[in-house]
Amino acid sequence: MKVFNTMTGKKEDFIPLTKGKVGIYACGVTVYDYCHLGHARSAVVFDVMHRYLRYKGFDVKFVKNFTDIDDKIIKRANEEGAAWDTVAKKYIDEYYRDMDALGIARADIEPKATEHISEMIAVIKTLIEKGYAYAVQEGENQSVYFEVEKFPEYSKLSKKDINDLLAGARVSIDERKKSPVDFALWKASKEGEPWWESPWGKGRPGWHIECTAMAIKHLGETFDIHGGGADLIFPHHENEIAQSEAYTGKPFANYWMHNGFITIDKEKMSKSLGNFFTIREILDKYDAEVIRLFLTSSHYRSPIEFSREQLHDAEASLDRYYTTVSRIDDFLSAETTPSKKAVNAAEFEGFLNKFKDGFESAMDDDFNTALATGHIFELVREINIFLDAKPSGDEAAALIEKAKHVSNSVEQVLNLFNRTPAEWNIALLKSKKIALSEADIEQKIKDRQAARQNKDWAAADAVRKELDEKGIILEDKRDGTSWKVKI
RNA sequence: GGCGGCGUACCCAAGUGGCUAAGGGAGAGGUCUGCAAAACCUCGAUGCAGCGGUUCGAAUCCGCUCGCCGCCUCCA
Repeated sequence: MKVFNTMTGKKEDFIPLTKGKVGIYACGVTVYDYCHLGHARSAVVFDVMHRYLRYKGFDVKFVKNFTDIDDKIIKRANEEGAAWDTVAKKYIDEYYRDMDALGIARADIEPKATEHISEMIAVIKTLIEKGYAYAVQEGENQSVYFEVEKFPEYSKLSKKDINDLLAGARVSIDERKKSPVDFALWKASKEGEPWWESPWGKGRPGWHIECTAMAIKHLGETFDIHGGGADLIFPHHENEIAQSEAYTGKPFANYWMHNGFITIDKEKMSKSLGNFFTIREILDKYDAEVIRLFLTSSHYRSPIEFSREQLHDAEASLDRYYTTVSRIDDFLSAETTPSKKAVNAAEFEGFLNKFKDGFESAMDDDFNTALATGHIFELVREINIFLDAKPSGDEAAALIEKAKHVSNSVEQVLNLFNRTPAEWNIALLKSKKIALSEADIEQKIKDRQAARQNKDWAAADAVRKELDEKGIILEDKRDGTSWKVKI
């Protein structure tokens, strides 16, 4: 298995620290607002990684945190006139609502920063003792900063030149810090701000220290994979490395993995630019599975341009998949003539036998979900070709069962393609806001069937036209008429 | 300015040294059908931003040029 490591800038063989086990830490969200599509991407990417590693038989321990105390949460609390922890709790709940909809499995451990204050304080104390950090008086309390100069390997992840950082006008000058690049481990609390008791008086943790404390607590001083969005590379992950490695004297994570951005008009989707769509805004118009396929049909490191066309394409792809599943179901439930041999069985079986290898080698190559989904649609085509040849008999049925089985592995890893065609179409009814129930449609089909029996084609066509105008397509098959939502 | 990335058909998107450049969407023609729909078949980049170079061989490696983006400040 190969994974791209941001630290080396190369794809490397993935060798876990302990054979058969993988520890992953993914930076989660700061809970001060609804999640947008960018958060969804990161969540889906690491969800798929973690599912695939499990599928490969690794004993995976997946940790994903919540930053539940920070400046933005405090700011939002003041705006809403609520307590900071009420705000945090609210957006954690909203986070789960969105992520559950998107089929994101819970991580094994989902720690919150505020539940690890004592661990953070312990790390900070040691960093001061080791001479990597210093406390500065601020009113009655003290703040603690990490002294970047004391950690010579600083910027090894983001490959920045410290001098450039120092020279850059964007680094804010803060008189309290020895150097502008030093960053806060502990912030003295100001009037009206939440605080915890510490050796430096009342204060709260800086942003980066939580990940160090929580990753080390739950995964150990060195673990396998640390990930997050590419925008976390600097300064967040760089600072985590500095404080963690200064603290333990050991490498922090062996592989650093970062997902690319979602863009709109080629620009990064972000809160500050205001060009974002929240997950729930999109869920209002598109089914969650559509979003998931949209996100997995590009490689995780590439930028993805968001557009309605893209979502439509993903929707059409899914519909193609479920239409084929529907054909499979029809085939398996139909009467078969046991004597007849399957037509092109050998070729089809050969394809099925190779399928799993193809899928796995795609995923083994740095989680290439785009290629993996490509393989799925090749499978769809092969199934359709096989069914078009009108096979019958036990051998054919066994092959189709095998095809279903073979695609199960993929469904489980991508958490995609795992509904029934009926569930898919009912979901489409909802996302396309079609005001017809299943029963309404079935009734129309019955009416039309009666007309067809009488060869009253005009009446039959009128029913079809009526449904078509509402977005429902009818398909006449041998054993009856089925319906589907127009994409 | 520093560092990093990207540019593959009408759109999206795999492929990073060697069999016919995956897959999806859109399009054209055909088979099937009461008519449709779906599905399948055929067509569709002699070509991978441009120009040079390395190589028996390059979309893939190297150099230059053009265009676009990201990080350098909170950010998934």
